Amino acid sequence: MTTTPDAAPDAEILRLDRQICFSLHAASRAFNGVYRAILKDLGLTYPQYLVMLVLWEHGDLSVKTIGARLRLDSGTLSPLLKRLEALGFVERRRSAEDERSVTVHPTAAGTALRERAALVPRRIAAATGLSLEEIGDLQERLSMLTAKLDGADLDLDPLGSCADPED
Amino acid sequence: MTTTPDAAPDAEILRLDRQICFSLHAASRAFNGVYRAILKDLGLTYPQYLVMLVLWEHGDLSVKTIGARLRLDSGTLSPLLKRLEALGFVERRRSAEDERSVTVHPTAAGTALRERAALVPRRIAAATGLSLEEIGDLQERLSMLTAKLDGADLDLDPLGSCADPED
DNA sequence: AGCTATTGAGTTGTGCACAATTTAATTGTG
DNA sequence: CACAATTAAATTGTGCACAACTCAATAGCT
Repeated sequence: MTTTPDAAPDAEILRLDRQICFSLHAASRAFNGVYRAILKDLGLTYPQYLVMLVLWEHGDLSVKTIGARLRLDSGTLSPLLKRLEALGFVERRRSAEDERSVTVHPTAAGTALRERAALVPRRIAAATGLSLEEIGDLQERLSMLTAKLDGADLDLDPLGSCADPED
Repeated sequence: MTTTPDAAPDAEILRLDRQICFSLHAASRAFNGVYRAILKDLGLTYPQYLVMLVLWEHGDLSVKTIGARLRLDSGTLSPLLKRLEALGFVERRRSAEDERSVTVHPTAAGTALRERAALVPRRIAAATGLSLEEIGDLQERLSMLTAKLDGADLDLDPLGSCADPED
């Protein structure tokens, strides 16, 4: 009841957007919640677990490299890594060659954690009720979507050129 | 190289988990980023937009009802609604019948915002490069997944019964 | 009526995300 | 060599998510 002659009415489109927004938001939080519950045993949060995963996979890494892999900036990583250090799972050391860089490496406790973490994926799979294939499929879709979103030039349409095309 | 004889080795499973974790996390953040950029024009954050969407759709709602619809608790909503009120988009008023309840209703400015918000979904669709159908499909998958995750009894397996089935 | 239990918002504290800024180290260039 | 530009972390400030708790109002029960 706003304008819009032939196309879907605004109210309809906004309703759809609400569904999409909400689904994404809710799914993200639901996953976070499941990981939180499962990771509580390990004493890790979800982002901390992500950091440990890349460290287990690649060994010592600089803050910059971790950030590049997880697409997290220092504003997020610096305090997170301090907490991981306080928990005794990693150590941070200024690099000798380049004093700007900080190298993060897992401690013995951090490495030991990997054994227990091996159980996490199975529990996640059980919680989702999805097969590994289905999970892989979802993951692929999400990756493609993320790539598009990250690459999207939002300046295409600064709310002006696209403004009221039907008005 | 940890244990695991016939099944996928732990390292492999953890690598897969890293991919899934990361994809979800990254997708969620990428979407958030796109919405953030688009909503900046309206002066809203992504969760604030979600709240306005349900208010536009249903009119005045109690904090409790908004929370039920968006699955957000008062710890998140109370400060968020205060900010929306400070922005002049909603008003909060203690209900007369039940003094515990607070009713939130859009102001004139909040209602006016709806017109401008009508452009948001199209811009999102453009950024994703997906058709409305594809978006709908993704949304449906995510909703089902969320339902499963929210309903999942994580106590099934408190990291003990499932522990080292192959060890 | 009187008392307990429950309910709806709000508050507090922790952690993450992100923008913007700061600091120190390094690189590049004249 | 000196100086400007760049780079890597860290810091600051805002907002969201969630757990745990408080507080006042209501509902339910005897």
